[in-house]
Formats: sequence, C-alpha cells, structure tokens
Amino acid sequence: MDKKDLQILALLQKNAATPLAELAQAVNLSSTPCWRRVQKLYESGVIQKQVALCDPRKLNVPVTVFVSLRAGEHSDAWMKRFVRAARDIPEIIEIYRMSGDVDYLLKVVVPDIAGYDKVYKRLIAAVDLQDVSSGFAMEVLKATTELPLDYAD
Amino acid sequence: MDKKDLQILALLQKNAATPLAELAQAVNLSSTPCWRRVQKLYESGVIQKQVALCDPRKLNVPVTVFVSLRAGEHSDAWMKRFVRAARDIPEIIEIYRMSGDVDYLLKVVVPDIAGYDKVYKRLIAAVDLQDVSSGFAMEVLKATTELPLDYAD
DNA sequence: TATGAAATCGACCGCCC
DNA sequence: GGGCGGTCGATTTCATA
Repeated sequence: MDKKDLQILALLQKNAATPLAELAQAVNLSSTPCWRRVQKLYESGVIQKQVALCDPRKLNVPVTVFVSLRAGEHSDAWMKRFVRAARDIPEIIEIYRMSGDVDYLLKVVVPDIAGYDKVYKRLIAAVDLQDVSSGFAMEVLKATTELPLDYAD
Repeated sequence: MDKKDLQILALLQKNAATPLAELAQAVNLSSTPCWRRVQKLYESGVIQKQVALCDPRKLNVPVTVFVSLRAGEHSDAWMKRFVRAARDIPEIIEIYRMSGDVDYLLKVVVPDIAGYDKVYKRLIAAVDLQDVSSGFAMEVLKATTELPLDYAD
C-alpha cells in the first residue's frame, strides 16, 4: 500500500460516501485508477465493509458500560458457552479475552442502569461467573472507528 | 420511528452500501418513500455518518489495549489538557470518563507491545497521571458497530 | 502494465399523482 | 405512499503511453 492508498483510506474511514471524483482529486488521479484502487482495498480485505453509524442517544442506548469478568471455570466448554451467550445479546457490542487479572472485557450499551441489570442477569443465567465488575462511562470524550494509518506497510 | 425505519437501520448498520431497491423491498415500500425515510434518518441525526471499516491486522495494528488511569489532579484544567493530548494521539481511538475507581478508560490500537509503550510515554509526557494500568486483548470475540434497536421509540 | 477519456449503465432525487 | 423522468455519479471499454 502506497501513499495514495493511505490517503484514500483516510478519507473513506471518515466518510465512506465520499464521491469518487473527490477521492481522485485528493490523490491526483483520474477517477478510473482511483476507483480500481478502492476496489482492490475492498477485495484485499483492507476495507472490510461500509456501515452506517448511529447516534446511541437517538436509539435510546445512551449508557455505555464496561464489564470485567472472570470465568467460573477455565475450560474450553465454558468459553464456548460464554461466547455463544454473550454474542447473542445485542446490547453487548464488544467482547475481548484479556490478559491479566480479568478474563474478559465487555462493552455494553443500554438505556439506563436498570437496562444493564437485565443484561447482567441474562449473562449470569447462561454461564457461571466468578467475578463481575462493571464501570459506567460518564462521558464519551472520543470515539472513532478510524484506525491509525501510520503503521501500514 | 416505526418498524420500517428500524428495519432500514438494521440493514444500513450492517451495510451502508445496500442498494435503495433492496432496502425498499425489505420494508415493502417503493423506492421513493424508502429513500425519503433514509434521508430523514440522516437529517434527524439518527444516522450520524457512513464510514469504511478497516481490518486492524491489515493496517498493522493488531493489538488492542485497554488503559485505565487515574488523574494526577482533579481540576478542570487537568482534564482539558488530558483530553487535548489524548485526542491528538491517533492510536487512542476511544476515551471515556468513568465512574468508580478509575477516572478514564482508553481503548488503544498498536502494532505491538513496544508500540503501546510509545503511546504510554507520549501520554505521561503530556499530563501527570496518578495511576496507569493496561490490559491487553488476547482475542476479539465480538466487535460490532451495530447498536441494538430494541429500545428506540 | 497502468493511466486517462469517453460511453454506458444504474442509482438517486426532483417532480406530480 | 407511489410512479415517472431527468440528472448525476459509478463502472466498463477502449485507446494510449
């Protein structure tokens, strides 16, 4: 990936609806070669997809909760059950297996505290958990889907 | 927002490039009224924007780190300096002010551990921090930008 | 082999019903 | 909410360096 590809990515990460003409102008190319570059970025999987980002407040899920938890037991079966259960809960939008003192970290979006409690109950109903601790986001200071392009080869 | 709007949102959250015709068919509408609904969703800010999502591995930032930190001092000036510094670091893609024992939670993407150390150093060079603890994601089990639509009015 | 110009094709967006 | 038609941008072909 050369400089032009990275410029294209920078623009598309900000706004996937950027007209091809504008994209082409930004990288000093005419639309055809620029278009082919964009195609290649999709085909090679660098760009995974193109999505609409919604406002959590407008969808009535203004509260973000980070949940740290420790597994009830450390077996493959437990993990599978846990992942299956957590993936099926739409309020849980991110799941990470972590190093260190907590086993998993979840990012959860809910309307309010009561909404979080429902998710919590649904989770402990599905699997045994040794420890669950939740932290509420008071304020979102930054939230972007743009990945840094400084490290790409 | 009625059921059709939510169906449209569900599809656009998965794929913002969905052709209007397909969208219209999914909600049993002809393209014009469907298009008008989509416009309204943008204008009303329910849909904030449309972005390209990239593969972190392809961009050489396969490592996700969650950083919990406590402020060096609790003043408005400190917070402003911190937010300004952290926002300017492209590897820091999310910043939350938290309740509870940690003051802030950061989501950071880097190529490797050494890359994280650079971000860490850059951060402590900018502001005084009382406590910093980092957790590395070993595995991403779920990561979506789709918000749950169950709570929307 | 990669680019650019031009023609085609389809989606989008205004009109009116 | 639906249907029509113009306009615009996206995609393909072809010529070129």
